[in-house]
Amino acid sequence: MTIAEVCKKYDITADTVRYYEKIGLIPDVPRTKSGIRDFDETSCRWIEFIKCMRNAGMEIEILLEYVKLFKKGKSTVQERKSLLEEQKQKLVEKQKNINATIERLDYKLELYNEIILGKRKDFTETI
Amino acid sequence: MTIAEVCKKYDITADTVRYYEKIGLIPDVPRTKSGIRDFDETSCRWIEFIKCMRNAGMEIEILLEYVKLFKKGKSTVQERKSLLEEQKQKLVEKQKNINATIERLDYKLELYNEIILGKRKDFTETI
DNA sequence: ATATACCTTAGAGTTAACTCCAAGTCAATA
DNA sequence: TATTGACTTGGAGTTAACTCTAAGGTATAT
Repeated sequence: MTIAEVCKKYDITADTVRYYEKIGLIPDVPRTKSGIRDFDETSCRWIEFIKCMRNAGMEIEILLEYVKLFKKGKSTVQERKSLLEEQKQKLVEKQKNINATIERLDYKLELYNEIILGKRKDFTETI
Repeated sequence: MTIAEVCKKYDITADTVRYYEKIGLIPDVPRTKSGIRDFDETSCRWIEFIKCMRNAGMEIEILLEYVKLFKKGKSTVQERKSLLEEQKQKLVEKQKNINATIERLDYKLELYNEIILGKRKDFTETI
């Protein structure tokens, strides 16, 4: 699979994929004799995984640590579990923030709506 | 209220508060005769609002737009509503990504757990 | 009065995560 | 065989959002 195909499949730019490989986020990407990347299933799985985690806001530094541990093999299972647990906890926090903010926006939007509909003509706006 | 008190109250650094004021995110912060900031309730409400939105990942550029509209008064209510609706939609997308990633991490953590507990001794790890 | 702790500014520096550029290689087609 | 288009690299540039620094003003306790 060429870089262009991977980029299309995972909706990511070639620059980003090359950057990820350069820093070590996508291990062992196969190459043709002439040096062109030829992504196999494992590379694709890495890209998909990285993309998912990055979409949720996980830091590259953390993902690098995970990849490093993964490459070391079974002896690092416990460490990887701890790492992922910690990251999950961070996502749960983020989830709470976002949920709260969405609720707050819903409340504000309802107020704005009432103002627009002409109810609350008296209403003094608050931030 | 001094900047130090505000920082403590909202768990934010003084540098960040000054930066927010400088770029126009916190309008009309009162000052003492000698030029020292003396935050009133309205300033505090702005800080709390900005902090909440930033925590959820809303961009400063967008918040600046909102503040600008707010200062223009009632004529901008419809525009502000649209802006907040759009931002809410972005947060809902983010929420979905995070929820999906948390679920994925839960699944991986369960697998890791089974490996650690000695079940799945045969198991070949996948990314 | 002086030391200390806190406040002020403009502007430079930092960090994460890309994103772009130039210069060159390679494969397929007219 | 020449052109076209996709690929390669190292390294520079960009962007958002702070974060820090230097140089100085202010308020209060001793």
